[in-house]
Amino acid sequence: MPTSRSYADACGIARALDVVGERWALLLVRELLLGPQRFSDLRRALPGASSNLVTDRLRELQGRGVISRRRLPPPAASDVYELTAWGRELEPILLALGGWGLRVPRPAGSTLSATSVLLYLRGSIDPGEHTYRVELDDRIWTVRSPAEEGPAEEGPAEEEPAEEEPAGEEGVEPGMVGKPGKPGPGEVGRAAGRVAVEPGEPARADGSIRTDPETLNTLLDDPGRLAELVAAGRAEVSGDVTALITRVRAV
Amino acid sequence: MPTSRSYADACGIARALDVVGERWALLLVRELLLGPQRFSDLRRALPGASSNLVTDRLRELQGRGVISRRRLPPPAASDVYELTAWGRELEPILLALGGWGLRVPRPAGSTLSATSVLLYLRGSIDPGEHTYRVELDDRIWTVRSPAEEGPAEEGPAEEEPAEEEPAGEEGVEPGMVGKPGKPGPGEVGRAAGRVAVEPGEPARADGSIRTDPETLNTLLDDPGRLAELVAAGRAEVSGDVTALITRVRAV
DNA sequence: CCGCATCCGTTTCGATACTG
DNA sequence: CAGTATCGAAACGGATGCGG
Repeated sequence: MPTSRSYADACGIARALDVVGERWALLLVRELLLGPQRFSDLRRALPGASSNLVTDRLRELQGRGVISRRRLPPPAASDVYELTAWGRELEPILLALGGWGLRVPRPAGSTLSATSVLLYLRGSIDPGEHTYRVELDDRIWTVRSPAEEGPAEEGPAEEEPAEEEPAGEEGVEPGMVGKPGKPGPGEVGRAAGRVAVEPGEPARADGSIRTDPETLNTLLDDPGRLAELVAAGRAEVSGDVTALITRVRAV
Repeated sequence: MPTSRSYADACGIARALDVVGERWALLLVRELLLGPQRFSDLRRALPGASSNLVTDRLRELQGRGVISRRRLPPPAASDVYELTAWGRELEPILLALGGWGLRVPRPAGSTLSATSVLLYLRGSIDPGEHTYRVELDDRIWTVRSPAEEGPAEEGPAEEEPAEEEPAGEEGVEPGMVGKPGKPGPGEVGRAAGRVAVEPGEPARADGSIRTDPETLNTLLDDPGRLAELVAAGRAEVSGDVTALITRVRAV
């Protein structure tokens, strides 16, 4: 039986934590920020979480309206999980939390997830029009700028399949903290992310790179090391990827 | 022994959750957003958390540099817990999370904490200069606008007692998500909160109110019900509190 | 192989009682 | 008041199994 314990507190913060405060919940949301993912994708991205745990969390988050499950069209006979519109509203909050967490010493033996690096990439600006194929840990991603239209793979990314909203009580009811609502007090806006990062093969690419999250991270920090890292066999590139790794650190 | 399990993920989000992701941790932070609090204050504010739990969390958060413990000057022989500068940076994130959480149905039998209402109050603007004494659940608060200078009680609110920063690794190290750091991507700024809310007795007050969180919440939603609620014995007021409950919903 | 379900040892939580 | 001590109940984490 999935988790079901509440803080029994009408405060918005407590209510939010009732939904996404359980262990692994927010990291699952993080994974889904980049687009729909299959169960196995999530498991691979979160090696520390046991399978039943992932199952439980997905079910809970689904029941609470944070994510939804969708069966891919005929060609692929698989299910994917994706954020609902409400779930996507967690993005700026999670990114802010990520910024806060950088001051925590990096855990011993920690690995750097692909999602983490890609989310960072998405927060940047590329002065020019480019489309790249990025392969990280055997998964293919499309990186485009400016952000428009979708990638090739993975069925049409139609909007919200008539989502079951969690019965928002916009009325007079309490809840206080956060009361001012969405355009609220702790305005957590993002200067429009100019770069799109989505799962799947691009229809066309100006260049491509295959590497691991650590190496890509290093490259984003110091693009000058590209030749060195390629020579060391830590990355394979084709086409011109300089614009991919040399980009303005937007907001 | 306090909790000590890590996601072993270099992502900033995961690292943040390693520190404040345990149960009750963020609600403790919420309580401290309004200022230094004693152990018993925290326990009263979080009735659902057992004492050993509170002890453990406080110790952990202290060890991680989110909060600090301080002994009050001679008059009062008590300790208080307060957020460090780094801990205070969680405020906009928590407020945003609170806004997100309002769409979660209010838990059955939930109570509305004083802190939650006061934080909401703090996010508002009062057109004029006022100082109020607010008594909620037997605790006294000073509500002032515009926000300047401190209340009377509770020793001088000196700045950071040479805090032990968690060895931020501003260098080249990874961590990706949130990388852009403090003035980062998910900019979680607040339009300068014009109203100050702090624990303690005001030196001077234009008016005062004694009530419970639920009633204050109702009043903030509909100031017109003041007379009614006072008549019903749900609130006691002295002086003019109209400016307290009739305020511009800032940002 | 994907999406779980089941079993099981360990850790954490939550409630109560107790102490300096 | 400010915590400790103890203990049963959950939740977590890992391994394994299993139908499609």
